[in-house]
This record gives sequence, C-alpha cells and structure tokens, in this order.
Amino acid sequence: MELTEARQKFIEAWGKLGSEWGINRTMAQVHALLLISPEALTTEEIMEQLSISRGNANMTLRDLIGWGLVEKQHKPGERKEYFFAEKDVWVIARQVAKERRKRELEPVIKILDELSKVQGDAKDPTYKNFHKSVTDINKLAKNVDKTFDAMLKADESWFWGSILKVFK
Amino acid sequence: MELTEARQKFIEAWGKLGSEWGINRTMAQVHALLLISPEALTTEEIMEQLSISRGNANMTLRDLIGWGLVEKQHKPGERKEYFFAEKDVWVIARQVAKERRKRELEPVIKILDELSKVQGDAKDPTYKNFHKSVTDINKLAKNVDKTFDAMLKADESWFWGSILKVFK
DNA sequence: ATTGTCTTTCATTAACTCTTGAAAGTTCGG
DNA sequence: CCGAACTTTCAAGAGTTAATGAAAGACAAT
Repeated sequence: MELTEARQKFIEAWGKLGSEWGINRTMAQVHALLLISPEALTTEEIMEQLSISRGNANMTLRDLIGWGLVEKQHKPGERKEYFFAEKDVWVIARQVAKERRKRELEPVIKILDELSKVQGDAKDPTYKNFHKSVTDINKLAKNVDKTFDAMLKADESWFWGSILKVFK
Repeated sequence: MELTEARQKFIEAWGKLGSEWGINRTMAQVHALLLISPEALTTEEIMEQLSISRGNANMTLRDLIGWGLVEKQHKPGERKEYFFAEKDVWVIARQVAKERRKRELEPVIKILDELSKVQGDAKDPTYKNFHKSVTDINKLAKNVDKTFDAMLKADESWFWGSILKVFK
C-alpha cells in the first residue's frame, strides 16, 4: 500500500469510528486530515481533499475549534486562514474526555443525583428496584467521572503506567 | 417528585445519553424501562408504556438481546414472551464494553496495524507525520483495549479499587 | 468609499435513520 | 389439520441530521 492510499484509508477509518461514537463523520474526517498533514491547511485545501462544500468545511472547522482540537493560524502577509490540528494524541484524548465529560456526563450525574433523592414506599418493589438502579448507575457514573478527572490531570506515561501496572 | 415522574425522567435521560453515544434512543429507553421494572414485561406492555409500535418494540428487543443486555423469559402455561434486563450495573457496563470493543475497537486496531506497516521515504514530512500519527493512535487504542480487557476479567470492587487507589 | 479576497450564515435540499402497521410466519391446543 | 395467539418481517412513510451553495458579512488595501 502506498502513502496516498494509506492516508485515504486512515481518514475513512477515523470518520467511521467517529460516527459510531456520536461524532459526525465529516468532523472526524477533517480532523484526521489535519492530523496527518504536517503543514496547516486552508479551507480550500480541505474542501478539495475531502470533496465537501465551503459551508460544511467552515462549520466543521468551527466545531473542531470549539472542541479544542484544531486551531487557526495566520500566516504573515496572507489573508487566508490556515488550520492545523494538535498532533499529540494524548492531548487529543484528554481534550475529548474533557469535553464529553462536560457536555454529557455532568448533566447525567446531575439528573441522577436528583432522582436518587426521590422518596418512596420501602415495601414497593417498583420503588425499591428504581432506587437501586439509579443509585448504582450514579456510583458508576461518578467513578467514570473520577477517572476522566485523573486523566485530565495526569501525564501520559504516568497514567498508563499506573493503570497497566495494576492490570498487567 | 414522585415515583412515576421520576421513572419517566430516568427513561428520558437514559435515552438521551444513549443517543449521544451512538446508541439509538428507543433502544436505550426500552433498556431503561426494563431496568427499572422489577418484573419481566411483555412486548405489549413495552409498546404501551413507551408509545412505540409493535415492529419497533420487536426489533429493539432483538437488538438488546444481541447486545446481551436483555433476555427472554417464558412463563409456564403462557404463550406470551416476557423480557427482562440484567439489573447489575457492573455487568451491564462490562457487557457494553465487550460489545463495543468487538464491534468498533477491534476493526480499527486491525486497520491501524496495517497502516503502521506502510513504508515510505523517511525524509518526506508527509510520510513521517502520517507514520507518527498512526503509530501513536495505535498505541492509545491498544491501551484502551487492554483496559477493556481488564474490565472484562475483573470484578467491580477490584477494578475500581485498583484504578481509584492510583488516582486518589 | 470601492474593490477584491476571504469567511460566515442559513434556508433549502439531500441523505440517512427510525418507526409504523399490515401481512406473513410460527407455534400450540384441540 | 385448523384457528387462535403471538412473533417477525419489511416496504413505505416520517422524522432527523448533515451538506450545499448562494448571499451577506468582514476586512484590508488602495
């Protein structure tokens, strides 16, 4: 397999993985393209390489900037804007963990906290079962939350070193 | 808040969380309903409680069985099939980890392994950058894979005990 | 103030995914 | 066998989400 084909495959695979995990395909593909591009690219180049429209490219880039995965770059003397992606995979992973925690985990924990406060008849199996499910999920969610938190604070070697040592 | 309302909220929240993580909303809702139901339910009851069609209920239940999250139950002397969900949240978490690993992580690791073998000109920045990105992601994916693996083998208290001890 | 270059917006359109409900299939008792 | 009870399938329709491209906006140079 040669490089051009391999790059194409990578972009496709990344797009597919993204869409399976609730990140839109184009966004994941634009990110993949920038990730494997040593130089910052213009909107035009991204449009061309992925065959997407200007509007789509623009919105997607903006979303990626919102996720903290891509940054704008201004080249002196040029009007055009260039875009480049953070290349350190560990930084990317942490950034994604951080955003998803904020956007999705935190709201759920908030609801679970409320729901676990609901009072009911201790003899009612429906209530008992509901209460147990909610409190159990709440505990799990809080453990996941703590793990994300640790990830955000730790550096890569320390994080995986500690985890994998335990699992060996 | 009273129980009926709380149960409704839980089903909605679970459905929303599911859809944000690439699991269809109805499927997450049916799962939520069975999770908080102390008794196994029939297709009819599920249809009614969630206001969904027979076809939808049937397909969704089948998917949930495919994920290993729901089981059929036959009551002696009855023709109807009853459905119930695994109630242990840790078992559910592991089951989901297991399935997603198999369905999504493994195929990606396979592609990454191939792509990291692609040869190229060591002086070409495009090649160098591509190669580094792919091998770095590959390492990360394999670490995640190992963590899932540990989760599948370990029991809850050991898993979280080990992880959280490291982080504290 | 105007022009040329580049960016952003957003209503429309296209693509995709989910849901429905009726029909076909299955299974069991009599 | 037949018919009742229940389950499964699937084509069509609804609903949702993403992409387009034309138009408006922003900005700098002249």
